[in-house]
Amino acid sequence: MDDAGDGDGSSPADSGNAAASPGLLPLFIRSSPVEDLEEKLRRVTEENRRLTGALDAILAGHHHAVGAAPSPQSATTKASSVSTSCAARDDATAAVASTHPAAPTLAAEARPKVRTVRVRADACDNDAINMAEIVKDGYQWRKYGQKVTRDNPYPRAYFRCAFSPSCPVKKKVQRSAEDRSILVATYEGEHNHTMLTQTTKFIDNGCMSHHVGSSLPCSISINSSGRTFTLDMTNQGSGSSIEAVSGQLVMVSPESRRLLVDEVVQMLKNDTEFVEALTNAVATRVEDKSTRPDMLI
DNA sequence: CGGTTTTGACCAGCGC
DNA sequence: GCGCTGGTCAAAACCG
Repeated sequence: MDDAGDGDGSSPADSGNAAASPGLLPLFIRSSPVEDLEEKLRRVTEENRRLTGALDAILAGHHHAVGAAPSPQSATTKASSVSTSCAARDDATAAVASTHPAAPTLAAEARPKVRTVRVRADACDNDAINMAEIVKDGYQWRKYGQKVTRDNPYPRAYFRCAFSPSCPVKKKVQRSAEDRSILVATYEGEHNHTMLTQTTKFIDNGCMSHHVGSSLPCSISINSSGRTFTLDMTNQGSGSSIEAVSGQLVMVSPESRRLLVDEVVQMLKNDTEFVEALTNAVATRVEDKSTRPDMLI
């Protein structure tokens, strides 16, 4: 609660851009001791500068990272294509903060079974189960531990894949120390089973992924030929957020949101497999309704 | 009542 | 060898 204020007045759109924009700092100066604030500002500024450099390096090799996606769930989370390269460290925060200060080339190629995903989430949502739900990836997870780590005041939650006892995949979820509205999820290992779960239907045709899950009813992510779009139209907060990763992070005036929506719609229209899947789904619904007139579409 | 989550305890790895 | 830290275990609590 020491950083009260980040999250109350700021929009969801601008709260998560600290990693991309040096000028956007999640600090709101109030009547605290000036030295503390200056020190905090200095730290965050330095952190932002590092992250900006790291982001440039990552984006320079972005296509390599996309081509070498280590596990099937590459799309649910926002900005996943930005952060999947952070593979060298088991500490999620360290993975973000130390995004290859010495190695601009992607360490993910060396350890492809570990990847990190950053997800923007409601900063007020603190409990670990919701954290796991927010970092929705098509699998079900069972929490087996929680720990407060040294360099992050927020607890880290440990999850195992609950789909199969033999599945070796583990997942760690922790809020970013720099921006509490960012959840950092670290995946280790690869699933040895299919992705379908009870709560999520996941269509993955290799370049596009669409989630129609109960907990994330209007979430769609598209990763097509190196571009990533995320529509997150869950009803958290006051409005929808749309994020695009296309060589750089772009955010997010209402006009640009509209443009992005148009672009995403166009992409969906042009994707024959999506159209086919949608058509089949509608046909199935219509068929069901014809046999069960009481059923809502 | 069975499955899941919580949380303190324990263990292993690493740096000094 | 010792202390610190991250990761895991397992008993208790919780929940549907």
